[in-house]
Amino acid sequence: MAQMRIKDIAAEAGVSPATVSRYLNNRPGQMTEETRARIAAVIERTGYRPRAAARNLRSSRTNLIGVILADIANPFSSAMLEGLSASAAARGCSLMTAISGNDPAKEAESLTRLIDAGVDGLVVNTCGGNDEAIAAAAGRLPVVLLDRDVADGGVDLVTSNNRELVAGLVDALAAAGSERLCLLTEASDDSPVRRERAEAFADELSRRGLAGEVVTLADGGATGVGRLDKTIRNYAGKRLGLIAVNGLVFLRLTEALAQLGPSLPAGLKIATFDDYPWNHVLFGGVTTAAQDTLTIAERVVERLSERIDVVTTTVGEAAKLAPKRIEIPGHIEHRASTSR
Amino acid sequence: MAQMRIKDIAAEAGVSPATVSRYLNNRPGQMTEETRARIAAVIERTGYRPRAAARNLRSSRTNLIGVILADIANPFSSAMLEGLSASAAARGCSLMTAISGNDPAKEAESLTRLIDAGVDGLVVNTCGGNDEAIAAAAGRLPVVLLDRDVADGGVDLVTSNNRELVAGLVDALAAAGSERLCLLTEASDDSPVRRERAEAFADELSRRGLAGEVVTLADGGATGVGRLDKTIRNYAGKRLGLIAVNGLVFLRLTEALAQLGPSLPAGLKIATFDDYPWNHVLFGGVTTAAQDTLTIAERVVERLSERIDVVTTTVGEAAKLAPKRIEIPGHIEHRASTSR
DNA sequence: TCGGTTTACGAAATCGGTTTCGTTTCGAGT
DNA sequence: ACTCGAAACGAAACCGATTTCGTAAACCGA
Repeated sequence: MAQMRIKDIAAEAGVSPATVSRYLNNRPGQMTEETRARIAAVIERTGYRPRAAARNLRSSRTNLIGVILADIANPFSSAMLEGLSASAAARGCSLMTAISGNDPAKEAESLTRLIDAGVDGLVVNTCGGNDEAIAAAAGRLPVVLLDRDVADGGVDLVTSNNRELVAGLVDALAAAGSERLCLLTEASDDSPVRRERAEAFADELSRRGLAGEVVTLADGGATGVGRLDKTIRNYAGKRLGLIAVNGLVFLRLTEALAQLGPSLPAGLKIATFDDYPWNHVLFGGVTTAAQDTLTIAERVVERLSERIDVVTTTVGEAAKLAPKRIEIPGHIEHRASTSR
Repeated sequence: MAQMRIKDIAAEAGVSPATVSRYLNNRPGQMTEETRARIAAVIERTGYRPRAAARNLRSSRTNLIGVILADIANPFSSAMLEGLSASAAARGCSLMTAISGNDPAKEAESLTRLIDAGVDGLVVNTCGGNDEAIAAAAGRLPVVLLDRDVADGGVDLVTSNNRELVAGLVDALAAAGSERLCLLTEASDDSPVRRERAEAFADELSRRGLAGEVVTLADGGATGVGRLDKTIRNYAGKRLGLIAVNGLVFLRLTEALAQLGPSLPAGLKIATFDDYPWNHVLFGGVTTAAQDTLTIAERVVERLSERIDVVTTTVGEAAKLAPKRIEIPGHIEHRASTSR
């Protein structure tokens, strides 16, 4: 028999399709242990697999989670994808992924495409520029934001405790003897995450009475390096500590420093966000604020599942979950770049 | 109106559901320009979106492509995912992704989960150990292998021209004055790709009459580094050239060399596969065999589409496409690590 | 003007599950 | 023994599109 249908199984087991359906979804209406065994045997023997499309149609549930990522080249995104994949699989869900490449238009397109595909819920690592569309989507189906928030709030968000991580890096640099601190950012990056880290950085400085500033590198490689050189020269004579606001900025910092020599100039200490694999290697190891990607992913899926369950369980507009902000603590990897 | 169905649109436009369906799929049975416009207007006004589940059920086509990746931490995989995502979107398809993490059991599970979900076709970057299952899957639906082949062949494969890339790296090292060449590999990696590169390496050596060998690093970090040190000492006095068989091995090589100092020992030249972003930075730039991931992704989706079209078009077992091996040429990025 | 072929479209079957609702059976309580 | 409620299960409606098949109108050459 080429492709079996549920009614074939039912006939073979001498029961009705309804009963087989109940078996497949182990529903409250329990069945005799005997019929259960009979159905199980037939399914086992025939290798029957229910057609997902038919199931989806009637139950309007797909067990699919849509994921929109801004930048897959970022190891944070890859790690997240791996974590999401595992957490979703553990709940019997599959992932539909889309990648915006930091293009708002693509992000918007992905949003509608995934929704049209019928995903049960959506995980969005937004690149910005679609705040209204995302908020609207969150009104129609479960949505959990990843790492980056939208303007008007009102949508669940899972993120790292950026303020504490900033404090941790400042700690590390201060302990290494840095007298002046700079946070290096990119002009093109105006994300809430960057802003949060920059604010936290400023707060930390004033709290400790340290001198320093936020330095924004221009986008083009060369210009950025120039700006950086100037900054380093500005602080000549002082023990300077540098924090790269993310892994990309850190790479550019590395490129710039490479011109000065392969090891760090005397007295210069550096630290960075994002635990890329090469952080172990460059400069003999770079002190890093690492996010707990696995836990973040787990909590994202968990929260999304909660919303999905609410949607499919409750009838009307009742029992709407209040939006929630979940912060997952990361930790600081102390390495050679901030040793005394 | 909360959720519109096709019959609502039909009623509103004064036509039958069949006609609206024809409009949605712009089918051969053309319609009057006037009815077309009327339907378009109603859809535009109501913001109607057809339910995918219903469509899937009847047409048994989901416009979904399943992707199984072995190791998303590998930038090759991320780049591939981005490319696949773009190519699929261009054809109106979405991606369902699964990540095996190099675990054959997870890979097998992903295989059945994606097939059960009803994907139209499958892209598999296998971690090995499931050759029969994959071949069986390829008998039931379109499958295209990515980068790594299965044992018994018979399945489409898209890969890079590894032999020529190996030759290119050997060229670069030879031109930089290396007298002895080593290809560094990992013990745990027994993939066809590694084997192909190792064979090509041996062939190149004998073709040019160069001395050298394939060095297999043990898995544990420390041991591997020890093995590497020994190799380097073995060749002391000779101008040594090292090729890392992939980006991971290169990182470990970097770690080992970091103990000797931040720049390359005199006379030592290195090159690697996989164009990671830090290849621009480490050692002032590492000569790299870069794969054309975008083209690979494009061709994978293209080939998969061909198979999907054949499946949905032809009736019986007729018109089966013969399995095909597609090689996409990469290129060598010449950088400082192989300068004279 | 007339047979024949296309073109435009509608009625109804269909995809394969789930879900509702109703019926029968079984067991416990009195 | 009889009632009653719960448990086990079946019949049939249903989800919302696509697709087949049929028909009326339009077109067309002779």
